Amino acid sequence: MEEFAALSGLSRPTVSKYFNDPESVRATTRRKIEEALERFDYRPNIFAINQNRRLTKNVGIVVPFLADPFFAEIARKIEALCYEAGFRPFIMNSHGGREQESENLDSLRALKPAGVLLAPLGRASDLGAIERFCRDVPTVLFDSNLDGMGAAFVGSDNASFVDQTVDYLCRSGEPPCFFEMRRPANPNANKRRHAYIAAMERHGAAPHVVSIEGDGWAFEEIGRQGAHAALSSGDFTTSTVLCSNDRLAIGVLAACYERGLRVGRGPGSALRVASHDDHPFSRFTCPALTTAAHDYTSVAGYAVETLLKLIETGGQMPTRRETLFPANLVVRASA
Amino acid sequence: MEEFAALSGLSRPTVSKYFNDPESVRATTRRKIEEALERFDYRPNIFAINQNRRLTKNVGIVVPFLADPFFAEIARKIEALCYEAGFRPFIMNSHGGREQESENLDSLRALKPAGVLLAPLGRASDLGAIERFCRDVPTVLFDSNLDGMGAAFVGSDNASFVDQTVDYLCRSGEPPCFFEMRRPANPNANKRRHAYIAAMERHGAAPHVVSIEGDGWAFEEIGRQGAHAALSSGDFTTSTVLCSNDRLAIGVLAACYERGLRVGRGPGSALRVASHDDHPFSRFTCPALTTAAHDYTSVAGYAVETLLKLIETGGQMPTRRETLFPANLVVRASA
DNA sequence: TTCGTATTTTTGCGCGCGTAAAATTTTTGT
DNA sequence: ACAAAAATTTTACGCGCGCAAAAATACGAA
Repeated sequence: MEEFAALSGLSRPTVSKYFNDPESVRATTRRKIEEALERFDYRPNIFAINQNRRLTKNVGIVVPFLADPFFAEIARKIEALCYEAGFRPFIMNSHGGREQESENLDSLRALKPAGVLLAPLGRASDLGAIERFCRDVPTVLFDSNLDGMGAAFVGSDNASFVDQTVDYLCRSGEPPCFFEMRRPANPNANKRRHAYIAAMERHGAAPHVVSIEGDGWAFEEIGRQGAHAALSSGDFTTSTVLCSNDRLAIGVLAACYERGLRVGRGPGSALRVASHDDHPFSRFTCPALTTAAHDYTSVAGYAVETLLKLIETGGQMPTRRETLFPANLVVRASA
Repeated sequence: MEEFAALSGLSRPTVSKYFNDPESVRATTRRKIEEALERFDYRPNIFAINQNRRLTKNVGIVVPFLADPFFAEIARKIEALCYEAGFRPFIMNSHGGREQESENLDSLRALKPAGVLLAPLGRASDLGAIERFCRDVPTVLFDSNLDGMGAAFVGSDNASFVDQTVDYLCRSGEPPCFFEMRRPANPNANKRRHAYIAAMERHGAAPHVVSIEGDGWAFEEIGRQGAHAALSSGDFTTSTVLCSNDRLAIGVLAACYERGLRVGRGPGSALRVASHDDHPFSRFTCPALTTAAHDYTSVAGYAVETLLKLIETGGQMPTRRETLFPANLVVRASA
């Protein structure tokens, strides 16, 4: 940078100032730099920058399971927004594991990020580790909330998801039973169950929850086996099944197909199946899945917006705000 | 580090040496450091390390489209292997775009990585940019090959995929026609088409390729629309369709379902559909997809192994080697 | 024109570490 | 037990830059 500054006829700190904010130097100075820049194509050393900056331009994005297209999709959107805002996003994948999540937080700490967007594992998270992290680093939680952690939470309104699917299913046929994992990894699942029970009572219908066994993140397989078990033992007390999430529903559809059960709302169909999330593949299941869609764009947008505001105010938020976006019902052929 | 060295009764460079390789200091010295380490939990500053090291421990992993579960899966495996080898993997996503891919390479260059594992976009890649990059940074290509670029290529043997599916389909029923995009993004697609034609000729059957329109990475939707078009116009001249890849096949299955066509090999089925890749979701399609599976583990393992060897030898390879792993046929219900 | 203020540029310093060469200690051979 | 060789530790220096304070310059009003 010393050389380059000399070549552009300025001192090094002036050039440094330019790279931190091109608007912060006089127009004539900027022109000098930009001319020299074209001729010598110099680029500042990232490591030296980050070592010396009080706050880096790094932003961490932590998702629980990147192989899940839902997280791949939202991570992609968030990444793009951070990039546009002039930050350097680092996507980290917890692989569904507690140790990996804690390790990710450690690695992030070393990157001295200006802020972090964290979608925690949920039940499997090391709450103590996350709380300590949030105390040190400005953090916005998204997707799943942990009580009081982080400076803010941005996510989807689980009640809105379930209300819309239950309303639709009740209006168009038999009230649904609810299909879920007995020990859901994600806190959203519990909220959805509660919302289901409340919604059914509002409709004057008797709620019925089918809880299946299974741990880990292989939801499709868990759903498939759970559906086989439920169908064999007659646990589905109605002809309408509302799944906690789309990945379970994909498993249910596979099980129904394997048993020759026709799914859909037409005549000749044995079962209606609906779900929540609008997983990127739910358009292509057979039949296509009726589901409640996340407002991906709003969640990603507001999460990033909140983090940027948090960074500007020096990592302090007057009060922890939880922002929830409602779902959009997507009616397809399955229910 | 100065302080910490004093606390452990040593000089700073000795401690530095320890962190670069704990084996490189005397046992007594190491014990001193490790005792102090427990009491004060000091950690070296990554930025300062990387700034001064001749070669960093960073490794870049570039994939064309991370929202595709196939790439999510293989990136995950590669990431884990790099991590175990003591490197710091950085996953970068080209989002299916030429500019993003070039930008990723630029960002990587700035990280001064010891090596890079690159799965290029293929047809959309900026070949000049990639070649320049490979000259500067030790690079191993994987998944899709670019002529002569990088120090080595590790991928799957497309001929093996197609040979096995074609053999199986011919043996068990009518020889297949081949369903693909007219302008595939990925060079593997072309190899698969050629392998299909050769395999059909070996079987004494007439090859028939159905090429559909569509650009981008929304393969399921492209496959769905293409299948509708082909079914309407009678382009499928046989009752057996071999898709170039699973994501197209998922679209074909959706189209068949929408038209009430039963897919499978049993009586009463109108169409057999098979494919290649063993996409993580192909187990859960309706019917489950018969496909040829990548040897994910071998490809990921050998790619990392090759890169580590390349790094050890200072980025030079006597000769560019291309290593291909054969497929495993996975027979499910669709064909 | 001149002075005062606001903006811009420069001076001087230090960040936290890697590394080559020098100094020291330990090991080996006799 | 002593010198030479090998292994280890220390000295000394620099990496490439951000940042605070000082100096210089630009701009507007009297």
